[in-house]
Amino acid sequence: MAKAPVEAPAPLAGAFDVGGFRSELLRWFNENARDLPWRKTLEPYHVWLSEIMLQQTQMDRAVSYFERFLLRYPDIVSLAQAHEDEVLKLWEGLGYYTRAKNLLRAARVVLKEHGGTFPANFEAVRALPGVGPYTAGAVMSVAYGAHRPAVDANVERVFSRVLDIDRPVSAPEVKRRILAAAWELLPPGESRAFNQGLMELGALICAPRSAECQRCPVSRHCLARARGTVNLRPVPKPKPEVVRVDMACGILLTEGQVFIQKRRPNDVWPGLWEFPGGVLEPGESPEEAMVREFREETELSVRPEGKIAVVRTSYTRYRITLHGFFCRAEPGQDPKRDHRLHEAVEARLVSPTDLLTFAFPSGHARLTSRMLEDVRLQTLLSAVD
DNA sequence: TATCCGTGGCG
DNA sequence: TCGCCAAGGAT
Repeated sequence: MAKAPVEAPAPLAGAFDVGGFRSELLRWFNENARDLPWRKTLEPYHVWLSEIMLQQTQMDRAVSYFERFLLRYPDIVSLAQAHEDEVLKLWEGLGYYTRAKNLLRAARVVLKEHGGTFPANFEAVRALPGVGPYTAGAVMSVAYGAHRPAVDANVERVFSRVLDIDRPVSAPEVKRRILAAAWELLPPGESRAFNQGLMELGALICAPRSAECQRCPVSRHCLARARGTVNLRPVPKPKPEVVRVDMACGILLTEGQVFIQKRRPNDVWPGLWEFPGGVLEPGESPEEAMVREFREETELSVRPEGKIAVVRTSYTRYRITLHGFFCRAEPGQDPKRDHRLHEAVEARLVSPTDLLTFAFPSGHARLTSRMLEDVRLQTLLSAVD
């Protein structure tokens, strides 16, 4: 006997007022949509760029990057012709740099395979590097009005409350249920406003810590609101333990120039530039670690010439204290010719002011500005090795 | 499927 | 100072 087909659980209860939810959300969004730069047009390139920049990034931070980016690359063809270093420089400080690399790759795909016109069907958009299910749905619905849901963390939070889901939204089954609810609620012909409305609601009203239910246009549909569990939703996912790390790096000065190296493509901070350095070993001083790391990464022997600054930075679960030093090559070496790279794909000697044209991870960028302000810099630069 | 990728703001 | 993030995708 054949197995009985597994019935997909109806995401919404039978009594759920789908029509009311749709019209109340659409009305609210129509009256409360923020005036954002990427909402000025429905140009697919603008919508796509904004969605990539907004991945894991707060809206306020993305706005200035978006405007600068469009000034430099007004259309996809100009972006496709760009150099990766320049794209990364425009992305500097925004984080998740693979996004920028994939953006450039995708622009080149659009140029070669779609004649420079952004594709207008879901599968082609989804196939672009850096475009996942959320971004494909968002671009298709916002740029073209396609009947596709766009479920991001905002929408997951909204539904975790509307449906009063008592498990972390990271669970695949919960994600499936929320996606199904998003499909069921999606109003034919109005996906553009509806998807943006859900996200806007999550950003402005149904916020992570401070849900303002008294201002919420759909609170009468919200199960968590009825049960008094709003502040318990979404159920948080257990977080990995924070790891504290001390690092040290050396800014090597030679003949008025500074040594930098470019990080490998598949590592942390892919394609960004940095000063050689690394993690302190147990019992090691920052100076000792800097000298050791410099030798391991470049085969150059250096000696410290004074501390520049200590900057704090972090990524994912790491909290980093970065010690920055001036340093100088030991006699008998020419940094330009004698380096052998082990942790980088390229090295350069550049003048201190030219450092500002290279993209650095945040910690190294702040160290750079501290160095440029340092009164000892000119003396050290002009000194003979 | 769990983990990895950044960052600056906020209470 | 510190914990907790905030509009995902790739592997």
